[in-house]
Amino acid sequence: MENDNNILASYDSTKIEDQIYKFWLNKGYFKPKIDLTKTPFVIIQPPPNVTGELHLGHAQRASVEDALARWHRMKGDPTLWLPGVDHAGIATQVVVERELADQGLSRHDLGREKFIEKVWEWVEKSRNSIGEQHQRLGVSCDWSREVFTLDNNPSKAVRNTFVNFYKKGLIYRGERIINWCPDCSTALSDLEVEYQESQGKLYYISYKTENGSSEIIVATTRPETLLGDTAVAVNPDDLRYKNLIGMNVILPLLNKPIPIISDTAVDKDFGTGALKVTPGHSQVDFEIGQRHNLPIVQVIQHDGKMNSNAGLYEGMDRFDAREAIVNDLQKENLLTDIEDNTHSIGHCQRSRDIVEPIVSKQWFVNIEPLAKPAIAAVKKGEIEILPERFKRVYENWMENIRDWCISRQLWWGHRIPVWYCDDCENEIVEVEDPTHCHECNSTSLVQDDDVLDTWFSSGLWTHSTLGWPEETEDLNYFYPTTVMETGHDILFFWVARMIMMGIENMGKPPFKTVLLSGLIRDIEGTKMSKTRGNVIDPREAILEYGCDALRFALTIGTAPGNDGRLGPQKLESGRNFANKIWNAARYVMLSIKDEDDLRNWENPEPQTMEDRWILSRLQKCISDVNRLLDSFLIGEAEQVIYDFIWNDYCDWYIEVSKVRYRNNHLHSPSIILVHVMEKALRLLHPFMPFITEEIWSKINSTIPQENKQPESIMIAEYPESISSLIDLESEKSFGLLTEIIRMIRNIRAEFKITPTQNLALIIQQNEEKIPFENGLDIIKSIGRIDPLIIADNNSEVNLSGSVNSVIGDISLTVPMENLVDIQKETQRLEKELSDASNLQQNISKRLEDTQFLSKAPEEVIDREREKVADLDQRISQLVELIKQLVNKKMN
RNA sequence: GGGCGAUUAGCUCAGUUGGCUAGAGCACUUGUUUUACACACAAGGGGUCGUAGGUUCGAGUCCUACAUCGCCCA
Repeated sequence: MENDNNILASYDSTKIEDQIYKFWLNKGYFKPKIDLTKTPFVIIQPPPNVTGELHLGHAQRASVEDALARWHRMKGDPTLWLPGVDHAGIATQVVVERELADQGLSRHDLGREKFIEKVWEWVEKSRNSIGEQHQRLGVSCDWSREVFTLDNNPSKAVRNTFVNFYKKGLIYRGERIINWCPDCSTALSDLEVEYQESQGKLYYISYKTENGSSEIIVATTRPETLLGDTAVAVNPDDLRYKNLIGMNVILPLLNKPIPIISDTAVDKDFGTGALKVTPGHSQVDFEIGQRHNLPIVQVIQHDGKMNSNAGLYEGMDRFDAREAIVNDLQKENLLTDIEDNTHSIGHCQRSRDIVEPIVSKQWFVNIEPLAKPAIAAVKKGEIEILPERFKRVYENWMENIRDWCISRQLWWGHRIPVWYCDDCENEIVEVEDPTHCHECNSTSLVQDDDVLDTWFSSGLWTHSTLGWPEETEDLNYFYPTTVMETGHDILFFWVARMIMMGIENMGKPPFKTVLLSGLIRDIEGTKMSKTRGNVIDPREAILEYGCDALRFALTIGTAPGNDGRLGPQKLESGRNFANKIWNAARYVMLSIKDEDDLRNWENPEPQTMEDRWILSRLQKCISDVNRLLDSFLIGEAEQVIYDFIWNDYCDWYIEVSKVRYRNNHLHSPSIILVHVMEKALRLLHPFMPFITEEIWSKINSTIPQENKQPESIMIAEYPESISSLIDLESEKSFGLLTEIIRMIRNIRAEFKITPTQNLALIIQQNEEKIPFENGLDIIKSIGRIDPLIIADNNSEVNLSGSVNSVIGDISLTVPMENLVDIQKETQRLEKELSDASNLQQNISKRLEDTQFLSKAPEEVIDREREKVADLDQRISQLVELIKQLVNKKMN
């Protein structure tokens, strides 16, 4: 941003992030340009709840989505990342109701209209908050296209879909058994019920036969529902009860006769094998009831209390009623046993209240016709789900899918567009509010009270955000979208429904790839939750470590779909990396000399082995990163960049460049330093957008701009690997060089030689030429070697008290002035020799194996041959060294 | 009960169609103010890749069984 030459010694993220974000926003870089000749890259953001506060899940998803968006944008694809906000039906309603409660009011005191007004007031205040929090993460969303689920257009999309579905018979109203949350006092879909194992009791209750001759004992976990029993069922194969089928038993407490029926759904091995059937309050029983035309008796009402069908128990809470009924059964000697029993109980996802199955009139989506093409789209590979194992999870669920209850007894949300005529009971379903009944012309119409499940509107999100049902330019260009990135916990809730509704409305699946991310857990691996107090607030993490560090920590080394852990160490390591780059850049900028010719920095000619080496490594890094990103392996791509910058560039190239500056080398390393740094910054930009922008602009202000660089790194081109720069020979030579230096350092550490003390080094080699020209200077300087002697392989070198080593076909001797025991040194080398020959023999054996030779691929065989050749050279050098040492000893 | 997954260095995890003499970060040990960086540098220790079989020229990678843990669905 600023072209000051004051480069601080360490990176301070807080100083720059805000202003860089504003700069990007003002420049309009986040807005795609529609170009019909190009295929766009499109991500629709999973809309966070309007009630939401930024948490690590948001931050992680945003990091991944932003990385993909920035990468594609830099590759030149018209890139749309479209943000949104969800009205979050019940969550928002609860927030506002709580505020009202503080004033001693309920929503019913206000009435529907006034209450909705209140909610809107609250929403207007909060609507931008979650988006603004996302901006702190540096996300490159097109905010001009941000959509709220209750905005005009998405609302229109909801109405159109409802009406279309209704007319096609894909939506119907019916009396079914549904999940009811007494606390929220609304119906829920199957998905909104969470099952939890809990310790309960199994009650054994005697039902006497009508003729008094016999009894049948049923086992139940819910004795209070007995009042609604309309049959007792046994398995038809159960010999114990065979002759009782068809008889009546007397329902305890109520003393009314109910039949004994047989149904294969009854598990012979559970309890006594006899099941009390309560079609009004159990999903399984309801289905049995349907098959046998049993009456439905509801005994628990919407507030969780017993109703008038419960006789004496009317008005009691369902759990109090259980106690009372157990007592009364005991009194009548009808309770034969009570056992401990663990079973799973459904809880409301939101309120945690125990869900009550209740028969109720609700709106449903007839899901099977929608599911079929949605299954096919994934099976045929039109939609790819990553990680792949979720494909099976998806198919499994979709193939056993049940109708979706979409009506909610709430006020906040998309109201169901159905009107009932007061006079003729006609049902009118229309996009526009009707003014009169089409059957009887009455104007006395009442709209359905209920609103739709929030996920109904979310299911349309991939196209309603782009303008559907209008045929907009955006819709034509950006649909189908490219990637849907979201948590695997909402695969069914959201992803599956988007696929079904997208195909139905648009005729095409809504996206090509579903990328599912895991959960961010704390460092112990437990789920983060406010009540546990183990939450890391991303906003605090940004302040402390920097946004780039947070993004990096959240994504590096993670595989798609796997849960990740985040703790302070990981954040520190992200911050340290940022600081490392900062300082590398600082080194580069402070090293550039006036006389350096940087004119061709974008395409520099490598002058030395290490130049060719770093350029070659850079190409490898670039091609790996692009390949990994193509497969959505973001965490690994980051690892590759991290390793390149830290290990290759900083630890080696920069260190070697210091030698060249110090020696006033004929060729200044500046141009290569600049070139590689600039490419590395662009590679890293999608993951660490702020620091890369900051350094990039600083560097650009100090180097020649012949081809006029773009104003921002985020619109610069993403690097493409140049294969002609891959140079395996220099990689091998440089590898030798680093090994030699490591060996010298190793000796220093082992013998505790102060770094300032020079060591002598004698190099011997079979071939005449050392495979690098100025490598010797580098060894001398970095290894602090003086003198460095190149000796003929056959020449006699004084090995007394020296340390010896063989690297490739070079043998190295460091005279140690009798610090080293010849005997021990000989033994050490013999150990190395035996290791080498063992390995050599293993590989040779493999190379003699005709099976291996005929079946293994050519390149594997070549690699093995090369290994043997290298080992042979090493072995012969080791043998030679040992021979000389042994001679020495004998002398 | 059905399904999916995990088990690799002290900890957290990579390891893409089988070719590895198994990697990284953090932690650990030792040394270093060598002027880009101590948020650093250098050197080092540490793994029979959960167990047992099998397929294969070759298995951390594929198959089977078992053990432990986790998630989803009913």
